[in-house]
Amino acid sequence: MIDFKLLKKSKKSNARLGVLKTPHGEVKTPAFVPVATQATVKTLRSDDLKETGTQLLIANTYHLHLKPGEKLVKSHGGIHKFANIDLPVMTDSGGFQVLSLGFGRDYGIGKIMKYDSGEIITKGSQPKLLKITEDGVEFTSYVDGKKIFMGPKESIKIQESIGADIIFAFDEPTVPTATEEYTAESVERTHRWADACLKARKTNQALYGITQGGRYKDLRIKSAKFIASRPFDGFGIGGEYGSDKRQMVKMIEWVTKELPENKPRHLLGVGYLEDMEMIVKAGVDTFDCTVPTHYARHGNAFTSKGKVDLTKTKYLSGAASKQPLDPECGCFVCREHTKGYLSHLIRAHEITGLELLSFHNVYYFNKVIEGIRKRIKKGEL
RNA sequence: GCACGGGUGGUAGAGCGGUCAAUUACAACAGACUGUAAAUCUGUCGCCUUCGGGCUACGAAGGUUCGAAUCCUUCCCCGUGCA
Repeated sequence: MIDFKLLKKSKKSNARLGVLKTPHGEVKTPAFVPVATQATVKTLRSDDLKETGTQLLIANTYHLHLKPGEKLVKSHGGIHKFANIDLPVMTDSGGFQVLSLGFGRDYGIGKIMKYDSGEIITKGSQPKLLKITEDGVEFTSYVDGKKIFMGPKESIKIQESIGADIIFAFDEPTVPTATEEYTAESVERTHRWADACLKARKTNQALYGITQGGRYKDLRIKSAKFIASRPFDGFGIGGEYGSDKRQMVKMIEWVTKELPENKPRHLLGVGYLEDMEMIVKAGVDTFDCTVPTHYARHGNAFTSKGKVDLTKTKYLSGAASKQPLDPECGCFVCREHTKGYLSHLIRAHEITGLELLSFHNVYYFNKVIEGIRKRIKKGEL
């Protein structure tokens, strides 16, 4: 079980300061949540995580179900023991894979539309590799092509075996090209799945319900009201946000306004550095994002002077190359290594480079959110 | 000296009469990435271009042919073997 204490509500915005107590420790909110899909934050060791200031992780039900299978995780005593992680952990339900392996994969789109391809997902459409039905989703495994069925009951059962502190209801996040009709039908199904998840759960793990509704205001509010009316321990905000980021913040606010104040809200899969302040001001307590680790493995570092692409030759030599990646950063990478060395490692495809950049980026994201917490405390935000 | 084998774009290395400015890989350059099928993906990669095309190119010089990176001759290099 979890316990959420609201310490302060901003007078300037919807920002909140809180503490989320879990069986594996406390989380000061707002908090950034690094993504540990396969029971690891890619390239980082479990003892690195605390050093980066990480307070909470999110792993993935679908991927752990495929590899190594929840039975194995359970036989090791659950995800904390299996991965030797002494931090609170969430598991995403596998709902995101309905998007990422479904229409997202078919049309190369995510939750924010970059350009209008002209493709529209209409009522009754199905993705190529999976089939969405009333009871759940039939996935085609990318490992061996086998059919894998996952619905609310299956997802909850798997998440109970994995044993995270916080689990999520199984949902269908819609894509920005979905019509209002498609989205409306999908939202209703996600609501039925939410109830099925509540009914299926047997453990005292915290269960978060997920609100959907896409970019349609009526649907967002309807979904938030529905999910808020159910006895969830917290709430996830998921799905797509159209094509405009300023609009995204409004959409999040439509939802947070409907959610009970005394329970935590988690924004699923949103958290570019430049998004953080906005989403916190919209009333979000925790949010996860793959960007710091993902970009790190592609050679990009986030610093107080902006994003640095270490694959560029200009960082390899010259006076600046002898400087730390970010002189204002206190992480061990910035204390002990130069930008030139990091650039060399990245350009030489040395795995150590990916590890060092991942460490720095996660540390940096955690520092930024820590700064945001301080500003809420001081009443500045 | 003789006998083989070979010299192709930044590199390695395909191609062995037309569909070749030349497969592919690497390097280089540019871009993408938001609940991770992601140490990934996309594009550019001889020069010029009004993006139709034009020009110069496969060691060098000649030649055969309607047409040559591809065939022939000579020369220059490199490798291996034998003197």
